[in-house]
Amino acid sequence: MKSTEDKLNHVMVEFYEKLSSWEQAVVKDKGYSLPLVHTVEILGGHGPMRMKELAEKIGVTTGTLTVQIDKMVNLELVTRKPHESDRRSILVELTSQGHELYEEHDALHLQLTGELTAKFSDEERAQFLNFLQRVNAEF
Amino acid sequence: MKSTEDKLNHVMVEFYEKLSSWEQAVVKDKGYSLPLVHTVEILGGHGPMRMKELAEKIGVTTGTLTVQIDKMVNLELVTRKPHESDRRSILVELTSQGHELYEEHDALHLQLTGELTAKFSDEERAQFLNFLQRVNAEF
DNA sequence: ATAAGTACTTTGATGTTCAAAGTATATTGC
DNA sequence: GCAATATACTTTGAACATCAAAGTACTTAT
Repeated sequence: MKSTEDKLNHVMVEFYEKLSSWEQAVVKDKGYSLPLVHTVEILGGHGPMRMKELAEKIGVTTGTLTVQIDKMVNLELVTRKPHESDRRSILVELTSQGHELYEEHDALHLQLTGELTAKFSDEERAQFLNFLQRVNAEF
Repeated sequence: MKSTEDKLNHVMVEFYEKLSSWEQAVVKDKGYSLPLVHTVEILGGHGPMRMKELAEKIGVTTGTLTVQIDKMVNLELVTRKPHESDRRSILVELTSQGHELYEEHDALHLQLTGELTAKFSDEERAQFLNFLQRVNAEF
């Protein structure tokens, strides 16, 4: 007999994998690359960010990120602006177009969330939210 | 004021992103590529699978998967075996070495799960499990 | 001041991915 | 049962992503 922890582990992985597939399908559909949308998603959620920080969140080297951001600047999705107190650093910021893409993508996520928790009561939704908040806080 | 649905959406995305970073860090540490470990993870969780099915789960074309599986066959992590009823199809199956890698990786996940839910009561863990099962079922 | 450290970019090599065309098998409609 | 169509996988060549290492510019520590 498997423990609750074991089962919890596997449903978490399963959830991760399904979300991952979903994201991939949605992104391909829009004609953007996964790293590009991922970058938009992070910038939209966190606001302007330094290259270093952004690279860590995405999980690539800064070298890789530089070329990624170059492309996104050309597409007018982001701009680089100087960091006010550290002139080595650069802040990457969504343009209004970038923000639009973020909102559009976020709306799809919201729709998915609605579908996934359609059978939840309001109380259950609130509990689920609470659990996820606590889990995220531990990461 | 943001709705519960909105917040739920964002904590779900946050959870996904954190898990994604964690996975990336763990995998790089082991010297395997992300797609390789992802493949092992899926095969370990679901058992032997057809190329088509596996490609869909991972979110790549079958062409990409063929070369991925070629590599993994060379590393002796998986084998190809004929599908019993459809001779066009091929089943990809973990070798004992592949299964070992799966177990090893799964143990890391289990440890993470333990850490993330360390402050949960048994009842809360059970509820969380229930929620995730229901969410996964809707996907 | 000088040295060491940090943030970013550039570059060349390697690895990943795709789309399209190819082969083999299965299914459908006549 | 036979042709036509569909499906499962592989191969190939080109496009893209990624890294490590070296380079530039700035900052911090001694």
